[in-house]
Amino acid sequence: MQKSYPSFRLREFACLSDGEIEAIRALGGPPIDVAKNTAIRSEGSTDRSIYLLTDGWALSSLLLRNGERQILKLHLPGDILGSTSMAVDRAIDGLTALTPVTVRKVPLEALGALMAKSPRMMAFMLLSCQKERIALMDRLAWVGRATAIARLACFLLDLNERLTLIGQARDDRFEMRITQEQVGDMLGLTAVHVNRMLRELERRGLIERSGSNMRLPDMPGLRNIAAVPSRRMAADANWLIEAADA
Amino acid sequence: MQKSYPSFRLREFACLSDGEIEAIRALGGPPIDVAKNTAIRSEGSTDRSIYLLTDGWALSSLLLRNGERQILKLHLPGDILGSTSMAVDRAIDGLTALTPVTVRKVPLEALGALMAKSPRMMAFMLLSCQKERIALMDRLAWVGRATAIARLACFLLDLNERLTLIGQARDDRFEMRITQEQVGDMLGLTAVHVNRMLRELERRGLIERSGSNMRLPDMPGLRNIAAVPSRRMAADANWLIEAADA
DNA sequence: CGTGCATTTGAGAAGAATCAATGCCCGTGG
DNA sequence: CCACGGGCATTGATTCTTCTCAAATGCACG
Repeated sequence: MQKSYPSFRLREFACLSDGEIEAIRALGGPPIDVAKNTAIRSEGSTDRSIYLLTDGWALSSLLLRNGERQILKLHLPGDILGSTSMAVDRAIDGLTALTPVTVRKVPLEALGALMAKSPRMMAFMLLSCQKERIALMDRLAWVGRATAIARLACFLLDLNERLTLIGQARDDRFEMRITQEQVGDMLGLTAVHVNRMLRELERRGLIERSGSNMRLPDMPGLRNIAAVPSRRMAADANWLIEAADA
Repeated sequence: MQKSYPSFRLREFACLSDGEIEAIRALGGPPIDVAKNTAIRSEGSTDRSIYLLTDGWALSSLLLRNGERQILKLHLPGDILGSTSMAVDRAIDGLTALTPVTVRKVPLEALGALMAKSPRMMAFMLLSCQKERIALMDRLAWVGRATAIARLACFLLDLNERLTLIGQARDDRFEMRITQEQVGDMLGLTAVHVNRMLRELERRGLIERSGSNMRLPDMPGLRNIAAVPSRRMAADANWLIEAADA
C-alpha cells in the first residue's frame, strides 16, 4: 500500500529530473481517500482539477444519452487522471473509484504555473497526452474491428503489462479488481457476453481463474487471438527536450 | 481551392497571436500534392514529421493483424496530421489522401524549436492534443455503445459541423468525399451495413442524397437518433496561457 | 442466516456480417 | 460514338455474433 504518488508514469519519457518529479508530487494536495464505487469527480462537473492516483484502481467514463456508459480508461496507481478537461470548461469524463482509492488533487492553476516555469514539464505533459491518445487509438481499433474474444485478449494482455510495470502482477498473475460488467463497458460488450468469452478462454487453457485471481498461462496463445500487436513506446523525446533546454 | 494552410484550427483556443499563427505556417515546407488514395505517410514509417493539411480530405488509420483497418480520424483542411508520432519512434498511424490533397511537411525538430521558443505555442499543442483525445473518446463511445444507425447519425452530424466551420458545408448540405466502405472502417461496420443504414436514414427522411451530395434536412431527428450529445469546446485556456505569459 | 452483488447458464431474438449478384457511373480506348 | 472495365452502391439470402431476458448459483458480509 504505497501512499506517496508513484513515479512510474513520470519517468516514462526520461525527460524529467528528480527535482521536477518532486515538484509534481509537491503540486498534489493532501491525500484524499475515496471509497470503492464512489465518484472522484463526476462528468460535467466544473471541477477541472487534475488528480494524481496514488493508490487503488479508478476508471474514467462517459455517459451516453441512451443510458449506456463507455469506460474510457482503467487507471492504475501512478496515472494522471482527468487531464483532458484542461481543454474545455466542464469535465468531459467522470472519474470513479473501482477499489478504495487515494488521490491527490492538483488545481489547474497550480499545474499551469509549474508548466509555465518549466518548459520541460509542459513538454512532458504534451508527450504524455500524445501517449494517452495512442492508447485510445488502440482501443478504438480493438472495439471497432475485433471480435469479443479478441478484445478480451487485448484487454488482459494490456492489463497484465501495465500491472507488471507497477509491481501488481508477477509471472503473468494478478488480481482482477474489476467486475465483468465493467470490463464489458470498457470493451463495448455486455456482462453476459464477457462472462461467456472468459469461460471460453478458460476452456481453451489461455487463462486460469480462481476467485478474483487471474493467471495467463499461455501468453503466445493470447497474443495470437488478440488482433493488435502490443506496442512499446520507446520514446525518444530528445527532439523536444533538448530544444526546451536550449 | 485554398492553398495556404487555413488557420481555423489554430484559432480554436484563442491563444495564439497572428504572429504565432504566421510562425506555424512558416514552419511548413513547400506544398506537396498527393494523389487520391495515395499514402501521405505509411504506418510504421520512421518519418515522424507532422503534416499541415492545406487542402483536401485525408484519413489516419491503423492496421490490425487480422487484416482489418480502423480509421482513426477523418482529417479536413486546417488539421494537423500525424502529431501522435512525436511520442514514439515510429509512426503509429498511416496517413492517406482521400481526395487529391495538399500538405506541408513540418520536421519534428522545427516544431520542437518553435515550441521551445514559444511556451504559448507548446501550450497550444498541448490543448490541441487534449482536444483530439476528447474526439477519440467520443468516437470510442459511439463505436462501443451505439447501434449502427446511431453511429452513422453521430458521424454525419460531426462531419457537417466540421465542414460548416471550414466553409465546406452550407445549410446542412455538403459533399461526401468518402466511400461507404471507408465510413464503415471509421465506425466499425461493414460497407454493406453502412449502405443499408444510410438508406434507412433516407427512408425516414433524416438525410437526402443525390450522387455524392448529402443534405441533413432534419437535424433534430438526427440528433435524436445519435447517442451522444455533440459537445462544444468553449475553451477557456486562460489558466494556462496567462501562466505561460507571466 | 438472510441480503445483495457478481457470476454463471439457458433460450430465443436482434443486429450485423458474409456471400453473391446486380446495377450504375464514368473514364478510356477502339 | 460506343463497348468495355473498374470502382462503388445496392439488394437479397443466409449465417453468425452478440444481446436480451430470465433464472439460478455462489459468495462476501453484516
